[in-house]
Amino acid sequence: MKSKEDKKRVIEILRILYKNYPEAKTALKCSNAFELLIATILSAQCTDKQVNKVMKNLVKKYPSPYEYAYVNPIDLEEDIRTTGFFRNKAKNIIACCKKLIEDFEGKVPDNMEDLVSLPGVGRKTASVVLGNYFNIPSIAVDTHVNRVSRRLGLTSEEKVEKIELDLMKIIPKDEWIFFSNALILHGRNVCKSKKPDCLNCDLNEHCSSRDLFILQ
DNA sequence: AACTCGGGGCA
DNA sequence: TGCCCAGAGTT
Repeated sequence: MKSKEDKKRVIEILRILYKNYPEAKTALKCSNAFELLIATILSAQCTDKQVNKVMKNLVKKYPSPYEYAYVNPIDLEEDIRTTGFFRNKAKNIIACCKKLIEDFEGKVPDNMEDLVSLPGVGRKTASVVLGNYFNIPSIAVDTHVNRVSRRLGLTSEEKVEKIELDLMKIIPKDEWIFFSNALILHGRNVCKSKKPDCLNCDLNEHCSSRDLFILQ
């Protein structure tokens, strides 16, 4: 994946993604890093729609880590119930905020190592915060980015950290955030895990897995 | 590596 | 009504 042909293929893929998913250009809108961190923790296994719905109440009720740290877990569970996994998420958010207060002066850290040390925060969540708020280029590899990148032939790795490295080598740095966001949309709408819609996929000419799904 | 959490979306 | 899913923690 370093010949001129491959580079041209990546550029073409990016061009198509820009055309089809212009909304992926704009970073997530959150008024501060803390708000984005909470929203991203909540986003596990649910849609933006579900997250946005509960965030309206959360930003008013819990403007900082200090409000979460001493809330009755039952109350928080109720506030985030509709995002699913609400008991785990409530427990993690409370523990996360206590650690933010104790170890980070109540501020969201701006590096991967410290971010993933927070309860409920893995590499995917950390990458989103770094990329979308701190403007530190990063590629958030969720299940969609993972699956679609491998189908396209942009990586053959399986571990998230190795996939990140492969993608960072071949995707121009300025496009990392957009690339993650666009592949998530493409993975949900077209390149679905069970029945990918290859016939209607605008990337199929540049995809190494296309025949796999069309010939059956 | 497999298992668990869970309400919402969709056929 | 049943199946699947925009992660992370635990064993």
